[in-house]
Amino acid sequence: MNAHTVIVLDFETTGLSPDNGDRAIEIGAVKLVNGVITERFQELMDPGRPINYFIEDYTGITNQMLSSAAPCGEVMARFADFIQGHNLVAHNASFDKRFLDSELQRISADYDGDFACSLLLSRRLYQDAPNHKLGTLVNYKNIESNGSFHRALYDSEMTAKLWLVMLNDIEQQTSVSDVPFSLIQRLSKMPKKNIDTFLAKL
DNA sequence: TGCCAGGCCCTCTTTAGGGCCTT
Repeated sequence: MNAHTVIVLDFETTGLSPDNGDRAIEIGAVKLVNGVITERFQELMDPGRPINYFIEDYTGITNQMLSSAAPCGEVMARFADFIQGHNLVAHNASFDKRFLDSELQRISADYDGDFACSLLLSRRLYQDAPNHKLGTLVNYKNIESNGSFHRALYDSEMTAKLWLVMLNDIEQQTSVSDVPFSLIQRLSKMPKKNIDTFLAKL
């Protein structure tokens, strides 16, 4: 596991729950190496059945676009190779992890990274933010954006930028110069009220 | 046909309920 590399990923899906039969329709991801995006991954995938109007409207991904896409299994096999050996980051990671686990299980593939969640971290670092939706946090931290949210690659890039801002803010508050992934995971589970005290001791 | 999540986190809590996030 390369400690200085993470994959920031985002799924677009047919709905909220793979346990209810929902499938992935797009995966987007960026590879962050020492704080720089070095690779991108973006593919639509055909879930094998039509998506509803809400999803077409929400994502801008249409049934016509998916009709020419490769099946989920083909895309996810390529994605499994892309993430091999790296830790993973997503905004509300529990959501993306459920779909990653579900889609990879269907093709008997696996991955070896751990997840960290930018939503859980932001709730601790930015307790005064209006809310902790990805788009709100991007505005709150003055991250440059053209507003094209709800597509997988764009959201993964914005999550990556937010991630780097959060790492930088942690470094500014502490004497830590290269924030370990394990520290992020620990911070993300800590009671919110303890965060400032904890960071002050680092 | 009709149903429709799950984890986190707060509080008027723990024998529970509801808002926040993700599509």
